Amino acid sequence: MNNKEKLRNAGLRPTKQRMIVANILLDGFNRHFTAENLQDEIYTSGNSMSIATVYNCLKKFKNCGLIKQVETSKDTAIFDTNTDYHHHFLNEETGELIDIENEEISLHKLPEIPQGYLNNGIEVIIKLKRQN
Amino acid sequence: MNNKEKLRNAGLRPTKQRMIVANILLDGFNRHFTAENLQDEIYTSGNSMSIATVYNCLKKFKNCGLIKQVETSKDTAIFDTNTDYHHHFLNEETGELIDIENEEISLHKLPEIPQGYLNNGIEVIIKLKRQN
DNA sequence: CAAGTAGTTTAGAACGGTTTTAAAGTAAAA
DNA sequence: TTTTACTTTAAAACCGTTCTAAACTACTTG
Repeated sequence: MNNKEKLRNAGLRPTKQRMIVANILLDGFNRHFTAENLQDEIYTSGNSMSIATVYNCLKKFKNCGLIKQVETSKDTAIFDTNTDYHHHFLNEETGELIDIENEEISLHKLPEIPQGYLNNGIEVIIKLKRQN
Repeated sequence: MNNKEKLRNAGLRPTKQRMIVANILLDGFNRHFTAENLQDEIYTSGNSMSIATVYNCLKKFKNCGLIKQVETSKDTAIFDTNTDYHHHFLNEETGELIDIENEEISLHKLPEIPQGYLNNGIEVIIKLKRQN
């Protein structure tokens, strides 16, 4: 399925700007990135886009599941093209994230979900500190 | 141990402002709160404090382990007076956090920590969605 | 206890990431 | 083709947080 179809399937109009973003993000390689990182890549690819559009686009992509946002308390939002269920190592000094595949971790016992709610995703973050 | 001693033990001068904060936060009841929440409580308690001092104080308290900061991608930093090892449910709609005690969850298999790094804490977040 | 000094508080300005605004532009529907 | 709904944009606004620099306070030393 090409990127235009992916956008349409997701219910998004394949505008010029969204296609530029899709061509960068949906290239089959997973990455963690900020809005600013993406805007830089857009420039590098010979295109340009206002930061408002970058944010709009990321919000839409996220809402329809084309990308994810990682739960970290960093001051900049970090997105992830890996939408499979997985977890992260977080280097707190640098902010760098490293994927932990689902098979590498297992939650043996889970708490009871509070009344009236559903489990809407579990995220495990293992914070890393440099040795010594 | 009284709050003055707690501050001294933590290596912090027990200033008037830090005592006001300690008296609110270290009352034996756990809570999740933002800087603004705390400033409101300070006013409610009949005191006042500049927002810069609230932030300075939270940073110091956090660095010496009197409180923790929760890993969430919300736009406002959320702090926790529960410094025991534990996890959280996160209601993504409201931002509300609910503690998950360590005994209620068990990580059975853990990934190998990358070369040169140490495990510096694991945080599990179970995102909640309202049923229906 | 007095004087010195190192650390703390403060108001207000600055900062940085993100969202809003409102007008111009574009994709899809009729 | 005209209309309609959606999208993009630059610029401003926003909002949580940090910085600045001056006033203040806790502690140390004599």
